[in-house]
Amino acid sequence: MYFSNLLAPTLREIPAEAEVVSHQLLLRAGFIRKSSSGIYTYLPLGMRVIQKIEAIVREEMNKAGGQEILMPIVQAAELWRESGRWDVYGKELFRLRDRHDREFCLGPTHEEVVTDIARTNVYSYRQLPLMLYQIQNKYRDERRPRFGLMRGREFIMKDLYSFDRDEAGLDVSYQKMYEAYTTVFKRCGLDFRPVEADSGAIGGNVTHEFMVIAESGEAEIVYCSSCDYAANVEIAPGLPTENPPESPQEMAKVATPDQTTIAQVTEFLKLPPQKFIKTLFYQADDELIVALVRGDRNLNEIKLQKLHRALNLELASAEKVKELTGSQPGYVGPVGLKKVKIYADEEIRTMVNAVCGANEEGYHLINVQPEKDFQVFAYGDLRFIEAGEPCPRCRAALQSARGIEVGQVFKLGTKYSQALEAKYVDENGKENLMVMGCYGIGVSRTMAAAVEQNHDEHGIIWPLSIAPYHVVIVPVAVEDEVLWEESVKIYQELQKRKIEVVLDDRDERPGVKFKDADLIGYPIRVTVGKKFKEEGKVELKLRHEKDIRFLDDAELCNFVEQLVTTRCEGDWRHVCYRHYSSV
RNA sequence: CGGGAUGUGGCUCAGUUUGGUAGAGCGCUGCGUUCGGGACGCAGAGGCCGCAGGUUCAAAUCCUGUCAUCCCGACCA
Repeated sequence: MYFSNLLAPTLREIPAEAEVVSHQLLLRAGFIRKSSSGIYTYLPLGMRVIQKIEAIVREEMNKAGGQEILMPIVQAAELWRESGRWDVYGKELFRLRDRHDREFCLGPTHEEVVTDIARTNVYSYRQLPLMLYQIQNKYRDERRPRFGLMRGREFIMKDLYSFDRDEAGLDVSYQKMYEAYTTVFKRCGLDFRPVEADSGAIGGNVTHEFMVIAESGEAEIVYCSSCDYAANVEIAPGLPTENPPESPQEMAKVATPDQTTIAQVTEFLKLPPQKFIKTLFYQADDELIVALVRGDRNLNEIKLQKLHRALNLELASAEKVKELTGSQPGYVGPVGLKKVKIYADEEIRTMVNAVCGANEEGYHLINVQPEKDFQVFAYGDLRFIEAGEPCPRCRAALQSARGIEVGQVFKLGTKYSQALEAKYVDENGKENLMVMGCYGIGVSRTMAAAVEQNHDEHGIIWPLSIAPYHVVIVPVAVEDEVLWEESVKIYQELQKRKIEVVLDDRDERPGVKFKDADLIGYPIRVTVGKKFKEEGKVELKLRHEKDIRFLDDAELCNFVEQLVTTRCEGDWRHVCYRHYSSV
């Protein structure tokens, strides 16, 4: 490809709308353009990266036994009503009506459609196990799209669904997918980690998320420094720490005027935050509930939701709190509360002489004893775990990091096969429900994650395996016939060897072309300049390295071919620059 | 959905307080000089100032409404 024919509109300045690096660079380097909020066009360079990622995904899915299909984006409401999700999915679901006023939605995921395919076309155990997948646009009307491709309303996703005859079969399929995902992300050159995670609204119990480690990630994960435990903080279990024993004192009310936060009261009463009971009120479906965690901890709503078995959970309004306690947030506590279920974190159980709000504005209670001064409905693990805490598996200290979720594997079980009656007949002639799993990879998000992880102040640094082109050739002066002819010669030779190459044929000053090359992030740059005239050598520079090397054209082509083949097809473990910085 | 902010040429922004016939830099077109890290000169093209009402002799500027975009929060496979 000659650069002059390529639609790659690079920008010198950072578009005002872009916040995170991947969004800024993908816009500046001419890979994407916004169409409307959270919805993007992939320009030629962006499209090529998408295709590279898709190709890797396809290969690994096929290798694992997946069969590719293509399901509709527009899906009938009827099918969604059958699974029960039409009413529970909420506003995230893009809904529309056709001219006959029939209801449809744009698929945010395809469990319904694929289960419908399975139930109408699979009848016998002889047809199982079955793995079907597609790479398709998905639609979610996010309340707040942001970070460019990382959280869009329209995005590209690979979703695979497995159908097995029983749980044991599902375990096998799940394991295959887990391994395939590991390979996919390794091949994409990403530094990632599979973590144990929450299964959320999609259902099921066992699930892992594949997290690309990046500061800008929306998720927080903890991982063990000595064993291979890693989990999303949403579900990482907190081991209760023992509160130091002391002799219980008599409960008393103290005045704490204008002290409404734990930090303020801590300072005011000269007591550490571990002595406090943090009291939170939640609207759980139709019920108001109370949750208690120690003053130095943060409540994990997902854990509370599970403990109470709530479908919906949100912080109660100040009015509701006042109605129940007669006071307002800042001065509330569990003592004297009637007719509400009080849930408490395990750490509350052993607290002695605790401090909490008095349910009276301007006052707190000290020397409060759980179980004596108030009754807890149920104890459980309700807090967020923090870095430095013991690993739930081996007790070594946990570390924390931020991650971008690029993939997730679920064991669904029979949730959808039951709702939609997807059954098969076994060898005894008996009907059974198919046992399902679902497995997603955010293809467009993976592209953004790769940029988040591989860039510098000049631009993107694509891993070879997913780069839009492998090589850019920069003739220092295109009107210099000697340099031009040499450039074309290398261009043709590389193409002959199946190397994807751009020839920057623009009549621009070299600086402009170097800047664009760095911004776009071609892994390999070949410069044809004065050294060729003097010594017959051309210059090779790898985007992720500082130094340059001079080679004659034959050596250069061999070198490039070698590099591209080994990194894209062979030992792709070395595509991750973070771990393997030298050639 | 709450809070905040912003909409002016392709991009980044000034002009709005104090109403008076629309600006800069970059990019784009042509010519010339340059040519190893975003050159320079000259000459050009390109904008009903988000949209709709209103006030006024006069509105990018003031008022009302509306739409869009971004940020924070809540929410989220």
